[in-house]
Amino acid sequence: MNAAADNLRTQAQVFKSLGHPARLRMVQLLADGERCVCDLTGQVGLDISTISKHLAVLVQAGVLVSEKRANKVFYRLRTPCVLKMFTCLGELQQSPDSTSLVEATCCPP
Amino acid sequence: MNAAADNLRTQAQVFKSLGHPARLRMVQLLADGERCVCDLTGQVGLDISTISKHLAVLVQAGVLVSEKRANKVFYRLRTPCVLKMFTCLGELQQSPDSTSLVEATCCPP
DNA sequence: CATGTATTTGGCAATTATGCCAAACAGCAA
DNA sequence: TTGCTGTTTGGCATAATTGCCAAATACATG
Repeated sequence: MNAAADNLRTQAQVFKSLGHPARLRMVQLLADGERCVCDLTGQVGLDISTISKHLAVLVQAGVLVSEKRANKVFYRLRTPCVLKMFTCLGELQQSPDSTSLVEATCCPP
Repeated sequence: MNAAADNLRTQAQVFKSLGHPARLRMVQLLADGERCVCDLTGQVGLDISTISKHLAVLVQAGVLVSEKRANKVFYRLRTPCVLKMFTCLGELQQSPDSTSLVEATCCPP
């Protein structure tokens, strides 16, 4: 019965994880391939500890996965599907107001 | 130069607006067509004033638009593109972990 | 073992979000 | 006008988020 509410919360968690400029930025940077925390820190401009916590949020949401190699931790997209969401987002922002519910041709393959 | 940061913030705002269970629920309800605030209140189970504020967040983010008719205010999706994001979300959550960056066949047309 | 590099964790202050109530506001009808 | 329905706004208490610092941890190397 709570399954529906749980599912809703899980879905919202993904959006929420992307709903912060720094986290969104990091995901976009990771679109090009994995990066270690120190690399991301240089490009995002926040304290390393803050970056680490943001990355943990994205892992928790299922957007990223991490892998430790030597003394570095590398983060990467868990699945490239998330990039499609960015495409959708761009289309949504570009899209004119619509009065009908006809599915527009947004987010093509 | 702040254009990039502004864009990032605007994009994050959309995700953030969807990153709350109640707001996500309302958007999903509105996928079937416009609803007035009182209808949504009954289905979400929060105080009307709270619903109203959540709806304002979604309008601010560009996800919804509102229209007043008689003494009721109807909300609807600004563009159906947002529904594609839900498809993407489902695919993302179903998608297995991937090690390569090859675009998987998620979010088909 | 001691040192250096890389990352995470704990904790704190400041900010923001959430949800309720009460009050204000808008529009319709008697 | 008055009353009624529907919505928004203001305000408040509580909770969550954000970002920094300092300390702890993990790992490789000298």
